[in-house]
Amino acid sequence: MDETAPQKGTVTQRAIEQIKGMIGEGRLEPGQRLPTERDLAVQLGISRSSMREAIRALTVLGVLEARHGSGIYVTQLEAGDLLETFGVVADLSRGPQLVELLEVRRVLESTATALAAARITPDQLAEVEKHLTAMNATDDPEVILAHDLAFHREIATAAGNDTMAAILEGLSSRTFRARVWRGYQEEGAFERTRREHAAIHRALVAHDPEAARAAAAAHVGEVEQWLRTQLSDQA
Amino acid sequence: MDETAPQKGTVTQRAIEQIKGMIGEGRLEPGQRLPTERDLAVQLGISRSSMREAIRALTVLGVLEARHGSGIYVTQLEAGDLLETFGVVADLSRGPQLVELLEVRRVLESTATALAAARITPDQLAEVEKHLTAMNATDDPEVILAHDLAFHREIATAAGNDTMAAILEGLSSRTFRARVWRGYQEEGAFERTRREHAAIHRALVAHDPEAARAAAAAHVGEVEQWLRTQLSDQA
DNA sequence: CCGGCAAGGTGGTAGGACCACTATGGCCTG
DNA sequence: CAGGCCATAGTGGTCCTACCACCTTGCCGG
Repeated sequence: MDETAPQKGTVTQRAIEQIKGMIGEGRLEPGQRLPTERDLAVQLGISRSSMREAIRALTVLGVLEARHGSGIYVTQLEAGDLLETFGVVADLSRGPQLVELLEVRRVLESTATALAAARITPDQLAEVEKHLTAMNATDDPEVILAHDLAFHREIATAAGNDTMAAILEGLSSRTFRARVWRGYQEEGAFERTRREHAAIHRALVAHDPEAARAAAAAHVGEVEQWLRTQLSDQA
Repeated sequence: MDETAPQKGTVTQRAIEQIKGMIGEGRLEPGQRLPTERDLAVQLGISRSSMREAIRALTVLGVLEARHGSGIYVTQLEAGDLLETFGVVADLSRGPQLVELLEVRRVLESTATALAAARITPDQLAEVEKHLTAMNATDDPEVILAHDLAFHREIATAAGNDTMAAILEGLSSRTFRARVWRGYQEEGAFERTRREHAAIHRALVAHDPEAARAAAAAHVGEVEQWLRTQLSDQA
């Protein structure tokens, strides 16, 4: 009796689980090259088509990386690799879910900013300042948005928790912010945003975690409240 | 000149983006049925194989759902659908990344517990108590783990932010907790865990958000610190 | 009127053929 | 002898066709 195939779900799903299992058990190390699609298909007793679907699935999840002409490799399995898909959530969420996402972001961003205030190095602080001044030196919404993103990304990095930074990155994905910011900034929120960023910066310079936490929470909270009113007005 | 195909990346990747775009633009509503694989392939000018890979990718991301013999449907795009993949991160993370994940969980869990303390209803509180007593009534680690999960899940639900609850669900996935808890509980941490759960419960009954926040943070922090020492000992 | 059965439609699997890209090694040139 | 070029084999990417498993629908007979 060959019981290698418990017959649960589709063969592709099984293949996904098996490869995931191999990585989980340490039989496949980060960065390691996998057998070819053809060999893998034979090993698991499925067709190449199904195996390709499994590989594609693990690729979009950030677990595997396929290099055309070279082979299939396990990613480094770092936070950035695995949490890239988090952006999809932000991009496809709508209505009340956007508020919930901003609430999560408020919690994490304020924590990250507080941590950054305690740990940030002079070099990192200089980088933050660079984006702050660049942001204040233009009126082009696109440029402002780019530096705004970089500003918060730098702070998240300084917090020292790559996983948290990766999640925040996803919660601030370009399309997500573009959708929300668009309306927000149309109401002349530029000045307020500048003040809030300045407050965050001051707290970082002073290495004052509590002030940083409060400033960041207020910053995200502003947008959150605005979005809340927008949604209730529509209803 | 037909410029529908900007020729960037693989055709499958393009198909993924296009379908995602259709949903983002509202051309595909949650729950709606898509054309058949064969028709979709024709529409986007690619082969059925490539289209299937794209569909499979969006399926594992929780965006689409394929029902054998019936058709392909857009999910409700709720937090639970889209954040299911978050568990993969927890399952494949190792070493320092586990600590970072626990740090994120500590932040979110403490916030969720605080929110729950303010909002929890008598019914929900009764449910929490059910799992608490069930947890204390046995010594079977498996049963304890199951009720432990349910205990925190109920609290996260009571917090009223489904997105946050879904993320916490992923951060507490069975395999993740099994891996960490295994060693943790072996050191006779049962009693301590019970006391911490009792403290969280007391704060919920008292509707005291600050106490709830502190209790939850301490609860997760305990495990976090234990894991930290484990990792430094190995080094 | 209702239950069951048959046919068509749909996703799931398989296998083959060919294309596009990469890497490697030997060969030719300077 | 050293260096760069190029043929070649190997790999993922794409396409096609055929068939299977499952669901849905609607017709047919009781």
